Amino acid sequence: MSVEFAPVEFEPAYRKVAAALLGRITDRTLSAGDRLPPELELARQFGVNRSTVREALRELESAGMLRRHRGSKLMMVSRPERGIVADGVSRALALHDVSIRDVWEGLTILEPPIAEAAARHRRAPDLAVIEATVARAMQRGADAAARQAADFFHHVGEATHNRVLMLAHEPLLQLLAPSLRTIIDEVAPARARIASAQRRILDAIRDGDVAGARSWTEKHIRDFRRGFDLAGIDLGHRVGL
Amino acid sequence: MSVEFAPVEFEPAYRKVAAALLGRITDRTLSAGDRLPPELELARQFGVNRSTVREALRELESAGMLRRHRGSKLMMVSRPERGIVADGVSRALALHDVSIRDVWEGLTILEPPIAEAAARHRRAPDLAVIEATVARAMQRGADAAARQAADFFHHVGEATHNRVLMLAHEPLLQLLAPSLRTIIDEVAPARARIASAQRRILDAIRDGDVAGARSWTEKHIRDFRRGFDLAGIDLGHRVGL
DNA sequence: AATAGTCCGATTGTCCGATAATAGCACTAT
DNA sequence: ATAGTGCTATTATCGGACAATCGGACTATT
Repeated sequence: MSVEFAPVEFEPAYRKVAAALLGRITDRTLSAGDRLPPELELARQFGVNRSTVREALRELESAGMLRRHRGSKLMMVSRPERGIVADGVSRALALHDVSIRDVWEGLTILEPPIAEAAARHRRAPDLAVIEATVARAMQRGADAAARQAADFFHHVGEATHNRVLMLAHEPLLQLLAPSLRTIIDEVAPARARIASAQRRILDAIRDGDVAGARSWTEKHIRDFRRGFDLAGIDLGHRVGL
Repeated sequence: MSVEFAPVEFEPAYRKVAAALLGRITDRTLSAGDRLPPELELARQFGVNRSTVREALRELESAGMLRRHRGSKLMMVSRPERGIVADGVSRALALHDVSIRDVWEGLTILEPPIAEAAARHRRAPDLAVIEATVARAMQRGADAAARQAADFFHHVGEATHNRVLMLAHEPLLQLLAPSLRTIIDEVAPARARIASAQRRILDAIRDGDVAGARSWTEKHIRDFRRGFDLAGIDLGHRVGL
């Protein structure tokens, strides 16, 4: 007697339009660089109002799948930039009250193998970029120094030529930055230790010293842990943005 | 003589509104569960038209920061669900033509330490869930079996109680699933090998055997590599959704 | 010939007003 | 108490409007 009905699912038109557009992008009917038709034309094709189309466009735009050139009118299909995606992930993690320990643990896991992969796959231009970054170590402002430390990992990631790895550690770097800033501010020898660690890691990557890149990076990250303690940072505290 | 001017930056109102709302969410003035005022009220407060507010809302909604529960009218502030964030990351990676090798390399790096962390931090309920998943191994359909294999890693991730790790490997599991399906379809012994690997990893996690969890997982992932070869999957091929 | 000025159509950003559907709630009748 | 009823607030969607401006075409100036 008790028949069970599934709740009738209703999707607003703006979501359906967004899904349709997204489908065309993922199946490559629309590919990065293609220009989208004007809103009125889309409205005509989908048989909805222009406002509805616009709501759908905002959805895709905020996901980084659509963008417009600086001061251009028509929208272009685009692959989501790594930065945008990473921002979203960082925000999500921050809102979920991820702790500094969690982030640090993530880096402990990710960075050594990333450095190892970098030592294996780096090419000349990668080394130049990392080199330039390392040269910027010991910068004056604590802010700039923290950014530099994150940039170093960022560029080591690039040297792996593996987008999965690049994207995976990006949010962690963003979330670590504030604590890193505190460490650099509070712990006097931090700057020098970071600089010399970067130097060693860079050397290992340049020499294709896979094991060295890994183990120096391990030490480098472990050193952050000491930094947290010395700077009086509670590992259980949640990260911020 | 050649003065350089920065391009004058103009932000449309819908983006400013979205940014304002996002700011209130990230600074916790608005926190998850709070109900947003009605659109007209927001329009009044921001001094813009309701249509403009709606465009801003779509932006936040698609990022998972706003949602409405099933059949409710007012929007609720929400923390972005892991699934939504992971979907976005997967899409981005797929659109960037990430290769199967890249994803596999990511799993090689992530999963063993995750299993190790799980062995260290798992609690009773985690074990029960993994247990139930392992019991579902050797399922009939190749689709179901591939899903099960991904679920296993998913639940091992949960057992780490580290949201960073959980979120980090989720997109990789999503992207691996299709190839996994092919392997299970094409390689006869794959099912049994997966099942026994899961069994061993589960045992190690239950026993708190940190090293064992790690090394069995290493073997498990390495086995996938063999599976790709046997199934004739080109590692250089890009992953799909 | 190259550059600057002018004009025009297409397109977006934003607004206004309107309508149908419905979720939430108070109210009523049993 | 429970079921039915009706009202109000709110959303989804629409149609139309207007100013700003981008991309070109076309013209005038140097």
